[in-house]
Amino acid sequence: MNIEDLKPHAEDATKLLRSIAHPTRLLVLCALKDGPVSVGALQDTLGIDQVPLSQQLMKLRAEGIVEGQRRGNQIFYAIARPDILQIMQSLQEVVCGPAVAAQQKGQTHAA
Amino acid sequence: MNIEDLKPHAEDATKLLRSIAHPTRLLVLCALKDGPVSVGALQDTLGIDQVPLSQQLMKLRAEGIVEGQRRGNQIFYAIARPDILQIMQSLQEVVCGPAVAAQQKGQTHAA
DNA sequence: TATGAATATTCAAGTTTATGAATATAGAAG
DNA sequence: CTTCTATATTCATAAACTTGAATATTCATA
Repeated sequence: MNIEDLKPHAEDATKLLRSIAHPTRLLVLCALKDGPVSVGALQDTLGIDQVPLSQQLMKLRAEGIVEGQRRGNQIFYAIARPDILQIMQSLQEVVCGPAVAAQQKGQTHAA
Repeated sequence: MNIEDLKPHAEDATKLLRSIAHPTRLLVLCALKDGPVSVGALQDTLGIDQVPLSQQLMKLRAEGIVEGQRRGNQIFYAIARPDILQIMQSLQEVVCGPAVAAQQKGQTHAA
């Protein structure tokens, strides 16, 4: 992490952070981490109504974070930039605590 | 990274992301990563005018991300939540590319 | 081609966030 | 107590983001 390296990318980094900085969008990304999921399934899993969910999906798509693929009647969304999962992981460790994050990785060294 | 774990923290996570999602704020955090720095030094290092810099410092302080300590005439700012450096690191790897990030760690395995 | 299920889009508030200009405050030094 | 340096604050405007309501589109199937 170096200032001179970051300087030319500060705008991009800001844009990226803002593109995911929304409760619904974070949850969507989390839900997509293991592969494509249909809008309907996201609706059920996250408990979010169709319209607001679709609105956030549109933003994620507009930023190139996710992409949708039609399969018959449904549209399956998938993460288009796997590298952002790294940010999600760090974020979860910060907000959910190291315990939960470590548990996710299978390192349940009980304290 | 699990939906059920993240759900109750989605609002907090969003707030955290937004609190750092600004070019100046990102650069400030990067500049503080190795210890306290005075406002004047930040001004010089980042090439940002005093007023806008102070405005962003105020926001970071209001969110509890940094804290300032007076030493005589100057105020030295430091990171109050070291855990966010992890997010910064991930972010840098994403926006600056793995090459730069690895180089930072000393793993210059030329491709 | 009509119908139903799944998903997307538009629009209009309302709210937050960013930016620049002007200025205020706090402490050091004389 | 005045002056200088360092830093903070206020304010107004502009821009971006969020949300809900209403509705449109797309495809499958009959």
